[in-house]
Amino acid sequence: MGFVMEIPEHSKQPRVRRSAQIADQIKHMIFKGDLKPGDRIPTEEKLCHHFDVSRTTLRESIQMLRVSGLLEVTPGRGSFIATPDISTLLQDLTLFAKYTPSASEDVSFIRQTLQVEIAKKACSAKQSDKRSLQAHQVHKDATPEENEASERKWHITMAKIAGNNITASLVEALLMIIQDQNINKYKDPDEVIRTMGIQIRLNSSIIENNPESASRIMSGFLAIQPQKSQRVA
Amino acid sequence: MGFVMEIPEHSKQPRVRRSAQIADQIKHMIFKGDLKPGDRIPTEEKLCHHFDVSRTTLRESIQMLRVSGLLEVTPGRGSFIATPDISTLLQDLTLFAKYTPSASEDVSFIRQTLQVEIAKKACSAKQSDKRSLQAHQVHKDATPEENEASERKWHITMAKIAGNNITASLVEALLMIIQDQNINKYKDPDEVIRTMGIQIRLNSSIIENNPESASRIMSGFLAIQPQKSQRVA
DNA sequence: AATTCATAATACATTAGACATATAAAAACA
DNA sequence: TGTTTTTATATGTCTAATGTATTATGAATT
Repeated sequence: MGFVMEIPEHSKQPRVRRSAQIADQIKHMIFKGDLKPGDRIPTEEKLCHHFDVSRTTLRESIQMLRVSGLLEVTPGRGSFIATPDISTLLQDLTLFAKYTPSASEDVSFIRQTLQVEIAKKACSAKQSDKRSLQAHQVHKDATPEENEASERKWHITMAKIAGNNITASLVEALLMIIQDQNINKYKDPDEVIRTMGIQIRLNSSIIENNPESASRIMSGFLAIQPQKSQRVA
Repeated sequence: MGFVMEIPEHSKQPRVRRSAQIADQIKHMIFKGDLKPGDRIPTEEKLCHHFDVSRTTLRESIQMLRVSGLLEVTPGRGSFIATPDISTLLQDLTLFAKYTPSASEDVSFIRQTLQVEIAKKACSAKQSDKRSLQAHQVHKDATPEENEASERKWHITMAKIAGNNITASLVEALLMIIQDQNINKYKDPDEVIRTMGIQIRLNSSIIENNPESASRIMSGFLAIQPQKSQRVA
């Protein structure tokens, strides 16, 4: 019957929305490096004209990039490429895990596995970097919240001096997820004492470049953390 | 319409956009479980009315939820809560890492660390699950792309039978990032042979419930992977 | 009665143009 | 000179319409 028949495409696949196309295009430009952090992208009006869409559609693209943390938009100023921040990229995952009870076990597994290796790797850091670990000690007279924050920063610092930024961000995200559990832990004064000792011993192991000891201490420390640990070490 | 004077607004802090507020509100409902996967949310028009915003604004909210993989929208049908898919939540991170050269080392570290533990953990899986590993063998007469896909599925399957979904998704994302390198690896026929042997030995170790052996083999397998090849010509 | 096909109803996709508000720079004022 | 007002620029939101995809409906055909 038909003679026009423009697109064969019997494909049932949903037609791609223009706004998503444009967002993807810009996203790739950012990640590829064509657009660098701090760069200002053209105004919405110019972009509409460039992509030949209405402002409404273009704005939907902009919002999409914004939630991904790729764009920073200020009324009156314009839109700027943001430094891709890994914790932002992980924030939905964080939210997901926080609300998914079954995730807690998974998160602890990943956390423990990574941090044991990180403790090992941190032994190869520069001495000056290693000493920065000592700035995040827990204290007997700090609040549970403060101690939780100290321990968290301690772990993150360790990951950073181990020389792996992405790992550090991942660990940071993981620790955010289990933050609440750890605050509870510090309501027990004995736990504070115990952690203090662990920190001192582990810092020493790292400074003395003893990866064996460092990983063993970290493993023991994290193993007794929350839930059912089947590790008897 | 409103004579409603909700906020005193002396606040100098960047005024929160309504679209972002709404997106956050819905997002939390999803994660909290008020809205379950498959549920259909009201039509755009009804939501505009409910939140008292224009369709333009509301649609920006919808787009935001959409990129996070939380909503599936089809013209003519409506918007549905999607099953939060972790790989979707990780996709921006994947893109970031793909375009960040320095990330390659980090990714390999995370990957290796996790997978060695996963190999160990997979030994405790059910026998029937363990056998599913054998479905993803590399072959001599497969293309490099096919072999790369097989190996990837093998790793992911191992992570799944180890019983940790989030870990499996994380591994999946990591493998996507280094996919290209691995395809190159399989252009060398010797590598195919070598991987074949590794897979058989590792599968056996898991089936025989020998975590020591399993982790040793995995560790050795991943350690010599590509990254910066010190080619000896 | 069962199938097919045109039509209507529903709902998202996109357009257009307007007004509101935030920011920064230029001009006016003291 | 320093402060205030105005203006230009750019994002935020609104209204109202048209375009297009999906599903349900009901009449015509077999």
